[in-house]
Amino acid sequence: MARSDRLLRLLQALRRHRHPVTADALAAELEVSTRTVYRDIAALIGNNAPVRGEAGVGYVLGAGYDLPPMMFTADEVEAILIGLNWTRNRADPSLRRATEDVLAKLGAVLPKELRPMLLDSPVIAPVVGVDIVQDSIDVGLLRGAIRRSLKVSISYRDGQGAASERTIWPFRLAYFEMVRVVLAWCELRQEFRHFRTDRIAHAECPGVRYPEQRAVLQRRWEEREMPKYLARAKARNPDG
Amino acid sequence: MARSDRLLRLLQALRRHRHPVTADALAAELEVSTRTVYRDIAALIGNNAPVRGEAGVGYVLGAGYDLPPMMFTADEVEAILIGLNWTRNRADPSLRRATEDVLAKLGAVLPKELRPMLLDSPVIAPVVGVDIVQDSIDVGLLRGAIRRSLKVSISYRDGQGAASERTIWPFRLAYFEMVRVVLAWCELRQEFRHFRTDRIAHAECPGVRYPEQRAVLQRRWEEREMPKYLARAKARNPDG
DNA sequence: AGGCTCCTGACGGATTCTGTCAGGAGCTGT
DNA sequence: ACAGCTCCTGACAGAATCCGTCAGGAGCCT
Repeated sequence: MARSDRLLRLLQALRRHRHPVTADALAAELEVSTRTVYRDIAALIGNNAPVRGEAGVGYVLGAGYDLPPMMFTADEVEAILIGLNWTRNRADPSLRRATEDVLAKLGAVLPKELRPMLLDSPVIAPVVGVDIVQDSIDVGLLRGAIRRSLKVSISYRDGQGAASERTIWPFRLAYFEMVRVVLAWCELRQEFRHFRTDRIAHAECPGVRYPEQRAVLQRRWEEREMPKYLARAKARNPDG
Repeated sequence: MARSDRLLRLLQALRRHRHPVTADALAAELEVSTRTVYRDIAALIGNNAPVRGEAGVGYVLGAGYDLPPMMFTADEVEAILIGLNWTRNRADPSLRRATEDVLAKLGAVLPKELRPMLLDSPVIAPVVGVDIVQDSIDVGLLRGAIRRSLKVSISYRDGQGAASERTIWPFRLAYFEMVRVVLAWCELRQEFRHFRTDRIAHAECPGVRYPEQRAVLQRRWEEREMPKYLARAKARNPDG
């Protein structure tokens, strides 16, 4: 019995038992020592399996490891398809793969009668005539930093061509038709700033968390900065 | 990279590609030799995965593997969020509700650690400065007709202001930054035509199915009409 | 026919795995 | 407080597995 098979069987065993199972019982079922069971459980947890072990009790598998079957209406599938299609054309490599993985997972989870929609999609979001600006950095790094509330050091070249080095606290990434923009608190200016990702020549994430909650920065930005953007947009385009 | 992890990644890679994938491509993606890919494929098959390999072609994953896909990754949730956000701002009422329902269903399924992303989303698709053209008809009716391959009668007013009544066979709805466009076969002209939804003054769907498969119309359109659009876009915008 | 591709076998070095032993710490019921 | 159960970790050494390389066979497509 290869280890990879055993891990699957272990997962099945945990799924089967709603009530806590002891490592001993699992060891007996899988015909290995308890030590190996602990190692295997550790491997599952390393794979983000939500298995909780409590001393004196045993193991229970929580929800949220695999994707349960999902029921969507046709409208909902269309909404997802349009969005993923649009996103895919503006995505960094890992986000692009993510769009494809979502489709694949949906295909595996949707009821059969909805599955054909994924193949000959009734809706699309085409890019004809749009010059989507390409990035030179890996935007995936920025997304990761935002998710984890990490500082990022960037080399930026603004609209006038002036270069600068800054450390920013990124809290949101805005996807526009042609460009992506990082919203961040700028340590250099001590102000909110935004940075077009295509003008970032270099980005580095040393893994330092910034001392503020992402949601707080987002809310503060919406209160203080957003109105300015809206006003400026209104001035450019009065009937918008 | 442990083997058990790799097997899951291999499975997901097979799910992602609906066209045949070669062992070489899989080896590149998983960063192992092709020999190992063959071994891993054999392992999957040993686990009853319906993966078919044909010489000269590649591998395809058949339907009906009982191992459910893994939960969405953070990247995948971001891809969905960006897309839904963009779609919501351009959606007819029922599609708009659909975007919200998808979010709710997603929230019900996501594990705790990913759920905050739905609230303080790290990504957005804003509409500042974009004048999204509103429709006077219910685009939901068009979407429904496309899904069911039904004829639609429309009153159209073209770019020059000339009005006309037509019956069309709609097969696809294209979402652009500002407008939506129905792609259809036009009974009046006996040609492929496209219609901006905001220029459709009235639309009616008597419930008559058109005598052609949607996928066939789509494919034919892609072969015959799509190149024209691309060429026209290229002429307008040479560096696109 | 030629080019891809799947597929299998063998081999050896590197890596991983596994059981045993020992011990720490938390939970539960008495 | 205590005993009993359980999760959990570390070390170690022999066993097993894994993996890349090489070689070759067979099927599919143009």
